[in-house]
Amino acid sequence: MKDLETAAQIPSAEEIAARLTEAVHEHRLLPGMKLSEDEVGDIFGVGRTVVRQALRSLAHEGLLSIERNRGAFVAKPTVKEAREVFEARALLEPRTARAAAERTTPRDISLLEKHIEEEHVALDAGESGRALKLSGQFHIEIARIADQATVETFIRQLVSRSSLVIALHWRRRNAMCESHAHHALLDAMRRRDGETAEELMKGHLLDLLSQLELRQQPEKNLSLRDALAE
Amino acid sequence: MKDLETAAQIPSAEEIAARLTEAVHEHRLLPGMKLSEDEVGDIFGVGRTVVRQALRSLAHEGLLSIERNRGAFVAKPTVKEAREVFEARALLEPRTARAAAERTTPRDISLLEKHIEEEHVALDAGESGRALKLSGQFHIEIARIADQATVETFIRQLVSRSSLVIALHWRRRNAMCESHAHHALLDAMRRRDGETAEELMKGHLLDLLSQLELRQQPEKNLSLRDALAE
DNA sequence: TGGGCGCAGATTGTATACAATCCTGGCCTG
DNA sequence: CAGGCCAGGATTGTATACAATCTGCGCCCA
Repeated sequence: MKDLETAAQIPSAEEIAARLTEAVHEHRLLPGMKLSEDEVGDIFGVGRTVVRQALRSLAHEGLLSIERNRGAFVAKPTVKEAREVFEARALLEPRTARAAAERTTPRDISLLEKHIEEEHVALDAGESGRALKLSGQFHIEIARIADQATVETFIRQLVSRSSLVIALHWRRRNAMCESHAHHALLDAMRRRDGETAEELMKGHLLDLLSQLELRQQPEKNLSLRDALAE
Repeated sequence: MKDLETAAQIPSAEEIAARLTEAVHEHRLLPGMKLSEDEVGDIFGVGRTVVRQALRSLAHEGLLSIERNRGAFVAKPTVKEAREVFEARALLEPRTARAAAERTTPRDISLLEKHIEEEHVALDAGESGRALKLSGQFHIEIARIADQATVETFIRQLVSRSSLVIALHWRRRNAMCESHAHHALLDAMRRRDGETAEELMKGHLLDLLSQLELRQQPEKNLSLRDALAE
């Protein structure tokens, strides 16, 4: 239970936000968990001022909800919000995948290949959290390849919130289906086949949506400090 | 040059952010203008802490750019960013307009009618800033009618940034074309004709994009206090 | 005269102190 | 024994003080 930054340089608000985001992606931070300012500040070795910047930034992206005089909590998307997130992704990502396929470079392809490879390794090692994070980053990477910075920030937000949705409303435990979808997408991109890439992405998102359970869920709480001790 | 909030209650960070956003929409705050923390704090009668929250929030939406140790400035979207903003809108808004048309209520319609009416009044009165703001709110209203909160926040951001783009890269002075487009859109919504609404919105956004000048522009500076003294 | 150095003023970055609010648990009362 | 009330502790909200950094101006020197 030692602090993470005792030897490292004091991290900036952006770095803290990134670390927290990563923890959400890996399901180490679960919906409903409280992020006390003092606690986060102690963990990262900074004052409350910097922590508050990071927390407010994440709240603005919908990852946290800040309740006045109560503190910051990892957001718990409702069923309606869950639908909306995937509907928004359905609007943004297929076209973006097409654009990415049409302007991809060999360097991008090999990067995506390595990405998928890491995802497989993580899955085989049973690190489902890490696999989930990599799976999300795959989508973000596609937006980057499409060279659409504005859309990329939106997709980044949506992928993060999707992690929360998955944590709350997921049906099965295996994410194998994802791998196939990502492989097929990568193939289309190799052939610079934008049309197919768009269709594959559309289907992939529908697949994800179809695997969501649409009822309210129970909840459980964990230790924040453990979740961040990567 | 008296302060705006001497008698009113002290506004929250959200209210300040909303006021600043409105000023951007009305082109009272122009790209490049500096927003000093002390100055904004004096104007609204709050400390720097609250102002910083508002400024950071707006920076996160792309309306301001915060340069470390230099301060917050109204963002000056580059030509690439300008394109990206309208490309993102082209992905989100047509489908959203379709959804809005298919689920609109008489109450929504009359609200939009009043909106367009106000826009006309503002235009006739020569208040082009106010007309521009109303024109943007029309798009936001459609997202609200579509009952897509997530997409609505994105569109809200994009509309705000569009105001900056228009301030920098606009070709003509008259916004008459907009009125026609909005009227046609409203007609389609009256008939609950989602198909047509989607097409009209697509065309409308292309129209807007086609009226942008795609070179770098000069600049000029004004007084922040005057811009906020509505 | 032009360019570089350096100091003074101003502005932002951060921490901390204090105020406001909320939560918890114990006590009192019906 | 249940329910409500009150006090103490803990946590967040805000302002302010101080440190760090930048900007701009003046001065010096080549």
